[in-house]
Amino acid sequence: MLTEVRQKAIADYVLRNDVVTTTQLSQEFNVSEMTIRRDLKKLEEQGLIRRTHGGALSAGHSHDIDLRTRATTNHLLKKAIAKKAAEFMGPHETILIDVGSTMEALARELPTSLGLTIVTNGIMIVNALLDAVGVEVYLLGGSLQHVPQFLMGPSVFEKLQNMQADKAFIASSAFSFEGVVTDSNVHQAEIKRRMMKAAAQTYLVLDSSKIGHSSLNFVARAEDFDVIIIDDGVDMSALKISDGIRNKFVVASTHDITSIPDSM
Amino acid sequence: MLTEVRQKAIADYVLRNDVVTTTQLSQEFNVSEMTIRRDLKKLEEQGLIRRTHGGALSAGHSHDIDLRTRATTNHLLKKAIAKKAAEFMGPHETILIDVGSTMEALARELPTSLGLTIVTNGIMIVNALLDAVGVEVYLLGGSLQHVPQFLMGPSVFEKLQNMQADKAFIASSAFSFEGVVTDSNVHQAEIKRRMMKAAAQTYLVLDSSKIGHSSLNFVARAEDFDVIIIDDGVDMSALKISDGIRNKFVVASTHDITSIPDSM
DNA sequence: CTTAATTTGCACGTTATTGATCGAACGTGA
DNA sequence: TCACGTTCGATCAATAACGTGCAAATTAAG
Repeated sequence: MLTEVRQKAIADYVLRNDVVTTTQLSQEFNVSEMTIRRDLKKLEEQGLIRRTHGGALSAGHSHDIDLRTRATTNHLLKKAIAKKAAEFMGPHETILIDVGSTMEALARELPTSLGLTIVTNGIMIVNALLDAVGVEVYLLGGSLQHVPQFLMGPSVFEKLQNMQADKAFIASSAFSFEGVVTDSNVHQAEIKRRMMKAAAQTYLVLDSSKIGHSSLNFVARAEDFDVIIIDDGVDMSALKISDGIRNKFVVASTHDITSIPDSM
Repeated sequence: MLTEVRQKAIADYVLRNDVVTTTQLSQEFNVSEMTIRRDLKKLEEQGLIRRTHGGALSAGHSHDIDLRTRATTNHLLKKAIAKKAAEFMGPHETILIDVGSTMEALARELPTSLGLTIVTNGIMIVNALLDAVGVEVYLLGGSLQHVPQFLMGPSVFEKLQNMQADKAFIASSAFSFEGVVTDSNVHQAEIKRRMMKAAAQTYLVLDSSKIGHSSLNFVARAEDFDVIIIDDGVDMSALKISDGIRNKFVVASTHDITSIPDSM
């Protein structure tokens, strides 16, 4: 069998079987494992397969994308932003926290020694704080919405109306170049607005990937927030906003981040 | 099995089971616990899972269930009881569900085609129902209590007062030989009582290990319930109760359940 | 048929993965 | 709070897989 033909056949074989070992290929094509390795090396250079210790995987296999996409959704980026946001919290403050993955990261970064009281309508926020001793958590009850997961209903509004919090941390899933914050969910957009009303100070928290997008439901304008916390991937020159609003931006640095797990 | 494939398989396994122990994974994949730890470390760096002392949790559903209770208490027993309890639910009913591991099992066994509305103050219950399409969930909001995890406060009482549910499923952590239900938590004991008041029919759900124990806070007497659901490990002759109350007992069979070998 | 070029297989040093050990860290219950 | 049992992680040794160099085998060209 010609070399080139065999390599093509190996590529097909890997594609069909998704996962193969070097030994397996060696037996299948009656050549030494050394030859198989050389073949796999070539095929990998062509991008046809992906090598791994012990064998090879088909290049575009679903397993590759499947689980890994979730991991790469800026998990460390959100953590950096969350850490920066947590710095703004003072002792014994009552904090309103919005719904979203960045807010979940914020919940995990909360200082436990300040005696904070956290108020939220997000299930994920509460889950993140289940083990957080030293943090008082109040969950606004209501009907469970599944995507995204949060609680809504008149009792959420009532509670927020009768509440005076120190700070509200609002997540933004869409932030236009003109500085307009919108959200894809009409109910949570309304809850965000009420949270802002109920707090003395309002913080907008977002990562730079949200800039330049818009959703259906208006939440607020950039000038309605006291502080805007964002990562250092933001291109400030692209924003068509006044200098007064620019001064509200606080940039979280992502350079010194290591993948070392939590120290608590 | 290739290293990378195994790690992906572990990620999938964790995702499906929500909670796994290192020992469990070690046996499942026939590798040492040390290797499992190394795999889990990698997977955590990728953000695919969350590690805990003793094992790992799926990253998405971060319900921090105590690993030990899940691993040591007979989970399948609770499941059998839960399945029996679920049989009592009818179409479009509004159901109050109490807090506890058996109640969590009940939440996971709920029929999704009946159009049920579930009302609870338990975090674990909501977590169990996060993916339950077809089940309407209302969470009674309030302050988060950490052990056990539930929400309490005046708004819980208010909501229950203005509510008329079809059925209430109450968990019992202590059931004396005389048929007195008590609870270790004073707040949740009060919430149990109010749940019973708010429902047309009341169901007590417990496993036989709870019999013969008492806690500080009175909840109710056996005669206050319409139905008492228990597993077949109960020794009915040990109970000093009237025949009228005995007739309320419904025994869930665990006969066809293969029990998990306890590797302690 | 001869020779050069390429490919293959093998030996051997290098690297990766695994399992065992043991002190440290963690969580639990008294 | 303390002591106890369990789990964790750094380290080492063993095994398996890898890659380079070289010689043998095969193919292509003259």
